[in-house]
Amino acid sequence: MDKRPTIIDVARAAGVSKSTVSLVLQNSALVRTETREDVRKAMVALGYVYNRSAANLRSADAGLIGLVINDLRNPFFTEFATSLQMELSAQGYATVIANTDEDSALQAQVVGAMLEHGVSALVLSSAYGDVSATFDAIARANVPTLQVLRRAEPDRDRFPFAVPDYTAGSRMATEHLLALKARRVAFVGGFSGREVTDSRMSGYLSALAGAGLQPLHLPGRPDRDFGREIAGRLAREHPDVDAALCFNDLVALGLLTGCAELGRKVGSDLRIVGFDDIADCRQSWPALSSVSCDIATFARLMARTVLHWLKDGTPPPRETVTPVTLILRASSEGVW
Amino acid sequence: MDKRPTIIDVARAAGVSKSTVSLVLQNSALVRTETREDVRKAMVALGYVYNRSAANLRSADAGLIGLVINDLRNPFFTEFATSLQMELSAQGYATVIANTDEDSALQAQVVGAMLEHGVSALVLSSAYGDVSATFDAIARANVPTLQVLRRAEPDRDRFPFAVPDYTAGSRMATEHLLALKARRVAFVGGFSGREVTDSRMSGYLSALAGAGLQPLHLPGRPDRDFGREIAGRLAREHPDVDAALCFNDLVALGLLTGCAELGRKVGSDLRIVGFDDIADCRQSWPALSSVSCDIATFARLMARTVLHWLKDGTPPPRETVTPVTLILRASSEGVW
DNA sequence: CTGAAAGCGCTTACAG
DNA sequence: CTGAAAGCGCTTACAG
Repeated sequence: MDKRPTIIDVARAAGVSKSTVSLVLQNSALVRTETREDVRKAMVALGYVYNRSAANLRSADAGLIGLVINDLRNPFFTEFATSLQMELSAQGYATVIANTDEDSALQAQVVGAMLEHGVSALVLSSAYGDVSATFDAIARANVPTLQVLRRAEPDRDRFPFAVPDYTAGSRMATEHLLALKARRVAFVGGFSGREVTDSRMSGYLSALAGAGLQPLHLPGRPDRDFGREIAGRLAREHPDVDAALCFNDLVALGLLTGCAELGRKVGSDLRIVGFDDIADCRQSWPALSSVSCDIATFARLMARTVLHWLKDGTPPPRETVTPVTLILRASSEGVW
Repeated sequence: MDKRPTIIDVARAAGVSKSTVSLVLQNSALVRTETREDVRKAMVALGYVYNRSAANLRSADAGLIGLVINDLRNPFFTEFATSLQMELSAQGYATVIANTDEDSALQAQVVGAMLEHGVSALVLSSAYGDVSATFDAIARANVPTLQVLRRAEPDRDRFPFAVPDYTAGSRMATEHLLALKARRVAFVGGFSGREVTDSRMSGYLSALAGAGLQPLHLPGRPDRDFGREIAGRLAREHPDVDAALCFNDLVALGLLTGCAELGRKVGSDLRIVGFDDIADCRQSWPALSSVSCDIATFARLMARTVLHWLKDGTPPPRETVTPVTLILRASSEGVW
């Protein structure tokens, strides 16, 4: 295990000064083509590997972006994280990632670690709970931080926020169900009081109010298990419910499984719409209607937004809301 | 945006030298408790953030591990990556992650970027194809690298490899199907010639050979779409097939959907076993039998293995094979 | 226990 | 176009 060669070794091998090597590294136009070639050859010959940490010590941008996600195992967030990372990579930035499993204390810890590693910026989909430690640390380090998908810290002048238009999505979905003559539409999953649940419910509530109908919220964890459980309760306790808008696709897919188990016909007996349009929606049986947030595009936009902030110095708008679309499939339309 | 304070600022505020501050940072026993307290207070007062890059320049271990994954959107790899990252984080290491989308050229690029960032070690689930650029760069940089799940570079003395016991898993699954009187067992998905497909098929082949039966491989992409497509072909072209071992759970779940679509009864007409035991298996209808690699445990083991290598200096065994278990559910047993 | 000095691998003005 | 020198924020012997 010999030590890695440095620019000094390269300079010696190429017969130039280390300043010249540094200029070659930065593709400076100051260096003569011939000299540049010599230096390049020496690098290859020695197996030189650029040391960004050292470079970073003098200049600014480390080329590292921190990505902190509350639930990376959820396919919606997986798609977000993956698309964001790949866009950053295409722009020459590496991504340090951490899953917090909805634990705000763990979140404070991983954010602290990222700051020590000198991330140039952070993209944060926060855990719920007391996040003051997280945001205090970020504020101290003065690192540009974009809140996405969940607004945990209300100071959006300092921590701009971006989110798909959940309200419009749930309104469209509800109106779609009402147009199909649904007379009792339930909202399944999520917990009121939580930001995301509230905004996903608000369009539902306003659409029902517009039609003069009463809402029904069946709160619960945003996962398949809950969706499956609720199928029975829905059949037993709320036989009048003929349509369900779910908090997310996982709940909806679980509900689909639960209905299959009970022999309940989805799309006619019960119309179901999910939220997020994860890849699995196309492959369920029946296929699941869903509100698409086009999360891959959203992720790429976030990557470009944070890099622009970094380079330009001016923060993005305090709040960005991106459009959503309703994707209709058999689970709500009944056409298998 | 004022500059971040450094140990010099802290030293001045605490009335000590910067060496002392450095010792406090390292929890050295040399510093008097009282002095330590003074320094700590000064750090908090100034909002000091430790700069690891600078520290790394002098000492060795940067506390950064690179994780490169061929398909991060696949839940099997998502679970692996997330569990690995969380274990590394618990041990004080940050994770730089990159998805390569099965693109060996992109893989070489992201690995190069990670080496520039000074990762102390790499964990790599490689893309297929020409990976020489990837491994040449790693060899030049002399960074400990653990190959996982897929052996792309044959030199395992230099690049140790770890994988669950796919062969045993497919043998157990096949024997299970044969014990239930299946007479024609197909292997669905994957491509022969690929390492993972070959090892997942080998146990299947040997179990069939042991029973004096002929194998049938229906090759294809390892995703839900393919599984769904194949359901029709299976019914039309291979009506004698009464059991299917799938390359992975995604194929099996797609096949389940396809059978539902065709009205084919899974568990009796056709017994199905998947591979990987991703979380969705419990929630499908019928629930999917699968070979569990206990990937979360595997991931944590890999985290500890690579850190041990880093600290100890001695590489792990050239090949590690971890046990798998067969999880029986309704899709193969027919008990709904 | 604490301080002064050198050095990690780069970049950045500044000369020439 | 190229080189000599200082400095980025730390750690590490070495004195005291």
